[in-house]
Amino acid sequence: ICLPADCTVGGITVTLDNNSMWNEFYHRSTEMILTKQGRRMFPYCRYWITGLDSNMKYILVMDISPVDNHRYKWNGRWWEPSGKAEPHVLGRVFIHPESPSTGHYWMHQPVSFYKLKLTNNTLDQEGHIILHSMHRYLPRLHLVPAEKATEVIQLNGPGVHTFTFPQTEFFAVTAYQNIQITQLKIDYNPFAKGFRDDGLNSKPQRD
Amino acid sequence: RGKPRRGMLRRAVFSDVQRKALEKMFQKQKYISKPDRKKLASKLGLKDSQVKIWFQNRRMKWRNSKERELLSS
DNA sequence: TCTCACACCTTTGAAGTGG
DNA sequence: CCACTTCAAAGGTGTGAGA
Repeated sequence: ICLPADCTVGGITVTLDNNSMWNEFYHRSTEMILTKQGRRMFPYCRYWITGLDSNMKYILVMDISPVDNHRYKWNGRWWEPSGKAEPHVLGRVFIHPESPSTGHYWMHQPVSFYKLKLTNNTLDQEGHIILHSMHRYLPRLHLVPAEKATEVIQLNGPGVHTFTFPQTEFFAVTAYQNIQITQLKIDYNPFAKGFRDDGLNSKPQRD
Repeated sequence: RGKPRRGMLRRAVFSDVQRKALEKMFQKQKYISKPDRKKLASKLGLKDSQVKIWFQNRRMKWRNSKERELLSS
């Protein structure tokens, strides 16, 4: 019971590299922490790309878009709608630090967005992606041909391809709601190893 | 974000400006000549032995990441 | 609900040693 | 020069208190 790891648009195929982990979180409703100074996502998005023009240069951009127009609350068992959503803060994106690079470069290795950070600080100066707590979001990947990129990158411009994966959907929170999610994070995130009380953990996996 | 912090530490931490200049030079040439090394060192306020070691370590990092690329193809 | 200081980890990378 | 090691600094975890 896994959602497909592939997404094809206009001859370009993007594969969610760590699909199984995303699915494991997704089945329990993924939560991502927001902090004032910015928090990384875990799991983070790692893609494998094929079908690019090897010689052309691309800019890889990620943003996070609202799934719907609701605010949510955790009732102890599941997430349920609870009122209307705050207006989404537009214009915050994460440009992959290796951009721009050739199609050959992007296709030669998986592309990781582990440095992307989320914040709930609407006055953030660090350029992190601004989200609202207790709202539902979906990460998006945009492939922008570098030659067509202007000073302000147009994500809906010509030649731009956008990819999404339903299993990467998450609820933004300020503190974890579902204990199962907390446990998954502790089990898989190497930075949280200090909280693994089971000395012989059966999931020594990597991000 | 980077400061030229200095103290009595066993391990120096180079500033962002220093690292960027070293990185820029590395992109141009994986091996640095002795006169170039001395020039770059004084420009960045580093001992030229530090620049030498940096290039040495940087080449190692470059090789190890380059070898991973070969596995995929 | 949210924020902040911890304690506890990892990753990073300059410097050390030997070949 | 390379290979490998050494070992603190830098920085990412969830916690649990107190707003």
